[in-house]
Amino acid sequence: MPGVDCQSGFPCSGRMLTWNHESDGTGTDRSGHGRGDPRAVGGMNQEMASTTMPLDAELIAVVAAVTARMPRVLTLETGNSLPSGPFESAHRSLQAGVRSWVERQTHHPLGHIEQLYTFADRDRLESSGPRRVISVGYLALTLESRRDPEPGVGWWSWYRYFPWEDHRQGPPPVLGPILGALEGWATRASGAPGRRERRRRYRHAFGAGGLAWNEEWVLQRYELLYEAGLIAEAQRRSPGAEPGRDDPPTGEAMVQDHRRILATAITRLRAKIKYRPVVFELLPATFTYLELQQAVEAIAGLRLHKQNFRRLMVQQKLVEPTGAIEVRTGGRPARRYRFRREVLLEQAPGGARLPQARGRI
Amino acid sequence: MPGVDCQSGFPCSGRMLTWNHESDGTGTDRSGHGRGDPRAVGGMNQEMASTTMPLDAELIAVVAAVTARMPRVLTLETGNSLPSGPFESAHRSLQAGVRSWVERQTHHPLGHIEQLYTFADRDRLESSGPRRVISVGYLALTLESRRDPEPGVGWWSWYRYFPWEDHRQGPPPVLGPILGALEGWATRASGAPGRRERRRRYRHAFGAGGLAWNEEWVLQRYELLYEAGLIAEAQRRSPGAEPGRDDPPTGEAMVQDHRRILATAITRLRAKIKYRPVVFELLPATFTYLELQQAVEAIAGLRLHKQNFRRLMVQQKLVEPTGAIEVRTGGRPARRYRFRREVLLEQAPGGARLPQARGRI
DNA sequence: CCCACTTATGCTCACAATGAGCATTAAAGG
DNA sequence: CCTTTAATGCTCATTGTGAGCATAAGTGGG
Repeated sequence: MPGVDCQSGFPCSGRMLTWNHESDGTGTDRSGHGRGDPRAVGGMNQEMASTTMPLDAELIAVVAAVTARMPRVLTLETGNSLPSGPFESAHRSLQAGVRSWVERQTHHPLGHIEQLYTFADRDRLESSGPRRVISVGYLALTLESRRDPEPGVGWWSWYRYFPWEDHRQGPPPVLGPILGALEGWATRASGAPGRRERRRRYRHAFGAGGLAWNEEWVLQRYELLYEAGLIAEAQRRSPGAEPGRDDPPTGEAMVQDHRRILATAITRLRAKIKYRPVVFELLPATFTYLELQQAVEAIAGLRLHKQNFRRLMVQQKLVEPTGAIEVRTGGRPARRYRFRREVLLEQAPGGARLPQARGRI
Repeated sequence: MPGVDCQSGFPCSGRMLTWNHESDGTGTDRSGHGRGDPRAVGGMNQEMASTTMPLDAELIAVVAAVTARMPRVLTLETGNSLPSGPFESAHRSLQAGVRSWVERQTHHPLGHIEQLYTFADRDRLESSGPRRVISVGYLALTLESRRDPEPGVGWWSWYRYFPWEDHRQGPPPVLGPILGALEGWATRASGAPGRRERRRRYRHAFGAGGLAWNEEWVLQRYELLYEAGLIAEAQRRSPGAEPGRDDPPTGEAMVQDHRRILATAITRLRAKIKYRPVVFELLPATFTYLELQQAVEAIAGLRLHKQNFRRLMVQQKLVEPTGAIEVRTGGRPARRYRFRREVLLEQAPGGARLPQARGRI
C-alpha cells in the first residue's frame, strides 16, 4: 500500500486548498459598483427590444510602470483618463488592438499584456449615445519612458487615485478620516442590523478594528467608498449629492469609470505578483535585490522583510548575478542581478506544487 | 526595533511569493492557439479599414456541474456546442445576459457565474460573415438538474472532450498513444534545436519523461495538441490535413472553438478550486466529507489523500455538521455537513495571509 | 456471535516552509 | 579610527503539509 505520494499541490496537500473566501472582484456576479451602486439599478424596465444589437467595442488599457519607488499608470488628459480607443477592423485580435492603439496614442511600446475584464453595463457611459458600447480592459506592464511626452500624456502614481492604498510607511494619514466617514455611513443605515452589516463590511475591507489590512482588496475598498458616496465619480452620477464638507479626500477622480478599471488592474497585479514572476516586466535588465524588492513594495503598498525577500529570490533561482556591482547604495555595494528568463520554461512552478497521484489511497 | 511582523502573505512571507512561471492561458499574450496556430496567421494584410466597426457580441457559457463523480458540462446539439447567444439590448449587463440566455435556452437556473475571457480574433469563426463578432466566455457553476431535458440539451463529462485529463485512476490509457504522437511531432521538426524544443514543451505540459503532471495546464495541453495537428478542430481548418491513421484518439470535437473555451474554463476552475470555496456551488446543501472530496477530485482529475483532506476542512472551518448521519456509505456511517456561508464574510482568507507592516525594518 | 471488509475518524511523526531577528561585511564621510 | 548605511549570512522557533498507522462503526456472511 504505497499511498498517494502527494505532489499534487492538493488536499493531500492542502497547502493549495486554503480557500480564500474573497471575491477577486473580477469574476463574480457584480455588475456595477456593489449593492448600493446607482448604476446597478436603472434599466430593466425600458425598451426590451430583444434582438441582436450591433455595438461598438472599446479597448481600455492600464499601462503600469514603476519609477522612483512609485507605481505609475499612463494617463491622458492630464491624468483624467486611461488610454482607450475603438476596436478596429484592422486589428487581428483584441490584444493586437490594444497594442497598436496605445502605442499610436502614447508612442509607448508595451511589454506584457493581459486581459482584465469586459463589461457592457447599460448605464456605464454618462452620455449614452444611440449605440451600446462593450469595453474590454487590459493591463500592460512596461518601463516608463520619458521620451516625447505628448501633451496631456503622463505617468501618475497610483496612489494619487487611491491614497489610502499605500501602506509602506504604515497606515496612510488619509485612512483615519476615511474610516471616520465610513463609520458615519454605517451609522446612517436604517436599522441596527443594517448598521452592523455596514460596519462589518468596511472594517473588513479596510482592516479596521483590529482586523488585518489585505493589500489585494483594492477594488472592494474602492467600491465600498463608492457605495458610501465618498467617491467623486459617484457624486457626479447622483446630481443631488454634494460632496459633504466633512468628507475626507478620496483621491483624484477620473473620467467615466476609469478609476474603477484602474482599481481592478491594481487588484490583479497585487495578486499576480505573488505567484508569477511579473515584476521583472517592470524592471530594467539588471537590478539589485533592493531595487527588485522596492518594485514589489511599490506595487503591494507594503514594506517587506529584506532578508526573507532575499532568501526567497535565492531559493527560487529566479535571478542570477551579472557580475556587476552597484556602488551607489549608500552602504555596502550590492550585486546586480538579471532575471533568469529560462525559469519561464523550466520545471517546477514554485507555488502550485505539481501533480500526479499514484497507487491506491 | 520591532521589525515587520509580517502577516502580509508576502516576501517576508515568501509563501505567497513563490512565482509560478506558468501562464494561466487566460491572460497572457496569446491570441490564438499558440505559436503554430493557423488562426494566429492570416489577416494583417487585408482591408485595413481603420475605423470604428459595429460588431455583434456573443455570450458563451460553460455551465459546469458534478454528478456521479464526474465533472460535467451543459451542451447543446448533442454535445457539439456550448450554450451561447447574442448579447441583447434588453440585458442590463453581460452577466445578466448570460444568465437570461442560458436559462431561457436550457431551462436551467445558474448559480455562481464568472467571466472567463473575451476574444475577437479575426479568423475565429469558420463562416466569417460580414460582421465581426466579439465573444465573451463565462463559467457558471450549478447543480445538474434532470428535469425537462430539451432535445439536444445534455450534460457530458468533461473527459469526453479531454480524455487525457482524468488522472484519478492513474495516467489514463490514452496518454501513452498521445505521447507517442507528440514524440512523432517533435521528431518531424526541422533542425535539432526545433526538435529539442518541441520535446521539451510536450514533456513539460504532459508530465512526460519523469516530469510531474500539473492538472492545471489543461489549456496548454490542448493548445499543444492543436498545434501538433492532433485535434480534430485543427484539421478542419487546414483542409489538406487528414487525420493520420496512427493518430491517437483525442476526445470529441466541438463546434468552432468551443472546446478551447471549455479548456479555458477547466483550467480556471482547477486553479480556483484551490483558493476559493467554489466547490460548494457544485454540491447539494448537505454532503459528507467524501462527497466533498470526490467533487474536488472530479474537477482536478486527481485522487486526494483522505485524512489530509479532512484535516484541511476541519482547520479551515469551512463546513459544519448538520447533525444528520449518512448510513449508505458502505462502511461506517458518515456525518453530513453544510457549507458555512458565513466564511464568505469572515475575517481570514485562508491562503493569502493578511497584511500590514508596522514600524521600520 | 464472530469475522472479513469497507469507509469514517483520530492522531502521530518527520520534514519543509516561513516569520523574525542577530551578526558580519563593506562602502562612505567626518 | 569611528559612525552610519546597506548588503549578506545564518539561526531558531513555529507552522504547514505529506504519509500513514490505528481505531471506530457500519454491512454481509459463516
